[in-house]
Parts: sequence; C-alpha cells; structure tokens
Amino acid sequence: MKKDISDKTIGRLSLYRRVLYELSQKGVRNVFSHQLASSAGVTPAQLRRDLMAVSNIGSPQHGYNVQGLIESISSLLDASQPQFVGLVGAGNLGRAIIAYFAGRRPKLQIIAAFDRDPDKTNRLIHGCKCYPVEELVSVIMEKGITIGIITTPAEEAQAVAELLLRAEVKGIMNFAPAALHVPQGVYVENMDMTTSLEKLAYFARK
Amino acid sequence: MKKDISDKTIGRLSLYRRVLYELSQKGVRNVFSHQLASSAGVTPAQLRRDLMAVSNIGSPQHGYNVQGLIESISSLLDASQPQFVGLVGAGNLGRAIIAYFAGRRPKLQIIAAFDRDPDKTNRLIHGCKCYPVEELVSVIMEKGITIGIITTPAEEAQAVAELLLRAEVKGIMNFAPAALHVPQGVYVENMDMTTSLEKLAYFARK
DNA sequence: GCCTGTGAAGCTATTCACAGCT
DNA sequence: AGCTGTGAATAGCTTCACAGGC
Repeated sequence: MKKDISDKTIGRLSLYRRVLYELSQKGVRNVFSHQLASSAGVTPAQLRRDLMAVSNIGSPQHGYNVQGLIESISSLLDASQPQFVGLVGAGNLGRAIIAYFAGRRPKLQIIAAFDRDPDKTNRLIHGCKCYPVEELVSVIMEKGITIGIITTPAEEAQAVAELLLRAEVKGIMNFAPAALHVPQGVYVENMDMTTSLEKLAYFARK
Repeated sequence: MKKDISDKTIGRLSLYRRVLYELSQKGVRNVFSHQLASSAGVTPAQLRRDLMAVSNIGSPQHGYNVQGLIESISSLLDASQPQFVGLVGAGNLGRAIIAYFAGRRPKLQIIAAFDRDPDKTNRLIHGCKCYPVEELVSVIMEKGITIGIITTPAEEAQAVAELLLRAEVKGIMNFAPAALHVPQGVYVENMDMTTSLEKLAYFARK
C-alpha cells in the first residue's frame, strides 16, 4: 500500500474518526486541529502529523471539513471487502466481546466462535454461531476469516494461535495472559488485562 | 519512590513475573536472559535492560534465580497494602471482567461494582456487590478504592470518570471507546477494543 | 566460552517552530 | 491574525557491543 504508517498512528486515526463521527452527528461541519486534538486527547501537533498519512487538506480559515476527513480516514482504514473475525474461547469474556461488537460495523464482524466445551458449541451467541474447536481450521478457511480473537485461558493460547495460523489468519487479538509466538507478517495485538491492571496499580500509588 | 521506571518497562516486568511463576511451578530454579526473553517475547537485551530497574543480580554461570527474581519484581510491583478496585458498568463486559479477576490476587481485587440499572444493583456478581451509581463516591471512599474500571457506554464514560475522580481514584482502566479527560497525576489505561480491532484489520491486510 | 550489566549508538515518536496561505 | 503542513530538534525506547566475571 502507501508508505508505511505506524501502528500508533493507525490507532489514533481510528480514534479521530470516532470523534469526527460524533461531531458530524452534532451537525459540526468544520473543525480546527486544536479542537479535534483536545477531544481526542492528543496534542495539535500530533494530530496534524498523523493526518499527513491521509493527506487531507485542511484550510487555515476553516480547519478540516468533518465529513471529508471521515472519508479520507475511512478510505485508509476500511477495506473494500468486508473482513471477518473469528473468536476462540466462548467463556464469559468471549461472549461479552461478541456482544460488544455485534451489529456494529458490517465491514468488520465476528462471524464465528469456537469452543472446546460441547455445552457451548452448536448454539448461537448473540447471533454468532459457536463451533467445536476441531472445526476451527476448516470453518475459518471456508468463511474467509482473517482475524482471530483469543479469549481462552493462557495455557491454551499458543495452541489456539497455531490453529489460527494454520487457517492463515493474518491478525490476532490476544486476551490471554500469555505471549504468543507467531511468524513474521502476522500482527498480534495484546489486550492483557492482568498486566494493565498491575501497571495501573503501580502508577496509582507511585 | 525510585528513579522513574517507564510505563512500558512496568508492563513487561509484570509479564516477566508471570513467566517466572510458570517456570517456578515447573520446578525451574535458574534461567538465562535469552530463555526468559524468548518466553516473554522480547529480546534478551530488552529483558536485561528492564531488569536494571529491579537491580537483581544475575550470575553469568546460572543466569537469574527464578524465585529471587520473582521476589524482586514483586517488591517493586506489589503494594504493601492491598489495593482495591471498583468497576462501573455491570453489563456483559463488566461482568466478564469481574469474573476474570475474581479470586486471583488477594492484593488487587475488584470489591465493588456500580450500575445505573436497578435490575443489576444490590445483587452479587461473581461475589462482588453491585451498588447503584448514586452511591459511587461514598462507597469508593469508604472502602478505600483507588482504581476504577469503566465499562459503560462511551457517552457515559466521561461523567463516570469525573465521579471516580471526585472519589479520589488514582488510576482508571477505560474500556469505553472515548478519550477521557483527567487531571495530571491520574493514570489512565485505555483498553479500546474498537480501535484495536480496526488496527488489526488494517495490518491484517496491509 | 558464555553469561550479565551497561555505556553508547541507533531508531522511533513526539514536539517545536516557522514558512506559507488566506 | 490565525491556521495548516512540515523540516528540524528533542525526547524516549530499543538494540548493539563489549568489559568484566567465573
């Protein structure tokens, strides 16, 4: 694609877009970098730097056009084809995440869940079918799923990741408190609540 | 306390400790930096650099003593007194998080939940009492809670954060897709699943 | 020989500061 | 005057590479 945009910049662009949606719904048509930056919790310089990645043109008089900027960011962030997501581990957390994303973005949907426990499989979870984990590779490949979410206990995370890799998943969101070993080219986003809470505890008393 | 340790280092120390616990349970007594680093998914140089913060002494022949290192990291990360956590927003995600942390660390427990919905309040959620949000400030102050977790919808997140600040909470883990505005000295850890998933989608097709 | 601890180098990310535009 | 876009400066983080120890 374009000239490499950093991880962090992509994350913030997603954030800016969300703020822009809110502004747009309030009827705001134009916004200055300092306003948008403050809503997003970043510095104006950071915002302008990030926007260089989407090279939308702001004007010194009116700032940025809200709708135009949403479209520019979207054309970078959104795929032309929908991207499908599979979730492994339909425990409390897994089910909550399915519910969280259910019916949000049509371009980015969790369309299959997997679990080892036969009590959980072959049922619908917030509209999403849960398959036995033995069918993981075949279901993921058939449905064209490219993103996996792991919400299993830590002990199983690496084994599940390997199944996902065998099914040629390209990105993994990992909620298990375990470091995943994956080959280059597969992107892993760790959502480690245990570590985050410990960090928080440390800085909260600092 | 000591001479400032960075955010990222603290997070990795928590990770190393977890890996060390596993090694310890397998009966491993000593470990070299390259082994521990590989289990944690970092480079050996990074690991050694991070360990400078706890200034434990490794020996060239035996590497690090597993138990000793766990203790050194713990004396940095753990408070002498238990630290209590309150969670606001007892929906699917909130309840899953309560379950996730239930009965893990005695020093770091979620001891109160809050919700606006009277159907959810005054009940136990995985052993944790749920109070009406009107009682938030008083309950948090009485119980000495210093860390808040926000699992409300985005629209309510800032208002909830302000209640938590009024109750003198020092750290907030924010699951709501909204940028929180807090005064200096309060530490916020954003766990923004929407942004993370969009990042993942971007890099998965890169 | 092979490890640790660490100064120094290299790299990435953020912020500054200002030219250019209206 | 006040904004954007961006080169240059700064700060922060990671990796290199090697001295020192057994």
